[in-house]
Amino acid sequence: MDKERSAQAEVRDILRASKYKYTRQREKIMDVLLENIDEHLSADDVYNLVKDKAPDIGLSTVYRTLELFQDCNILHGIDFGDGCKRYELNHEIGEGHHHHHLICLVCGQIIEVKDDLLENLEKRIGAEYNFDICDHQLKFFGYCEKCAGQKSPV
Amino acid sequence: MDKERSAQAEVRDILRASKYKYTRQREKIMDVLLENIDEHLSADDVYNLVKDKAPDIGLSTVYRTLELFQDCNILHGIDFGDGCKRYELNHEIGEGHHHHHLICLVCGQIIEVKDDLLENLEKRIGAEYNFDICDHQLKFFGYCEKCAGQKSPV
DNA sequence: CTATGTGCAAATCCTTTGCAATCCA
DNA sequence: TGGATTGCAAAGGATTTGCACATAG
Repeated sequence: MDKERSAQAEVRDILRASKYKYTRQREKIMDVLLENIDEHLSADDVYNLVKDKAPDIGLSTVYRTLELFQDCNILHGIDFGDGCKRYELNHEIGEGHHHHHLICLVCGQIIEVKDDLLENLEKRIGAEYNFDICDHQLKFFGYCEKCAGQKSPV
Repeated sequence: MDKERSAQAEVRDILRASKYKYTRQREKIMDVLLENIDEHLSADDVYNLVKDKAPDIGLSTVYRTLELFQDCNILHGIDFGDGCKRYELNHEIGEGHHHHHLICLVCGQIIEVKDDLLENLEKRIGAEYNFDICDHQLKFFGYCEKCAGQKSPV
């Protein structure tokens, strides 16, 4: 895939720019992230997926790499309240798009909302609080179509 | 304090309405939450604060109570990425107000933004996705006034 | 060649759970 | 009274760390 190819090159350059090495493991982990760009993978998810490509990889390498990628602004972590951190590629990488999440309080389903109408709000608030905003995260909580009847957590 | 008094009564009624008991421990925990309404306390923070009022309380009671309060919509948990869940009273309880957070990527400082201009967006998205939205959470990431120079995490 | 990165196992941290004793309604 | 709640200690799960070895540049 061309898109993945260039995303890999981009990541390699980002890492090298910060004097980090572009290792086999980091490449494979990036592969997994790109192949599952619509998912919200946990470190363990990534570990299980990447083991097919690099059976000798260690779980701690996955943790360390995800943290490194986060520091390099390649991805960011989100908490959906299920007890582990999940990751999402930043929109500059791959075919990403800025989006938000609808989280169903009953079934836990997460629906992505393609929308980025917060730019004005972001500017206004940044100016008002003298805060240099570079990203935002918006979560909506409520009840999905299916669960709209039964309003109590499982 | 009158405000705290009535907030306590409100909580007591909410609990009783769901057939939960209004115990001494739950009352003391609520005290702590009301006295620190501007903070984002973790379970451990609450535990340490409440030990002054009820030295015999157990950490698991704190965890269980915070979870119960969350189920009852008295408070909700937020993740600021520091490895533990933090809690915030809902705006219906106490003197709360709907607000968002500015999180500094360098010093980790959290600034509250009093603002609720998302109602229209909420309505629009709810309608578009047929999702019954009852709450939202918005976080802005960036650099605070002090840290604006040094753009790299500590 | 040498600093960086890795795998493994052990350690750590936060949170949950089992159970007997206790307490509220 | 009787079911809900609690405290304690132990278990659980996610993440981090120490260290000897491997590897990218």
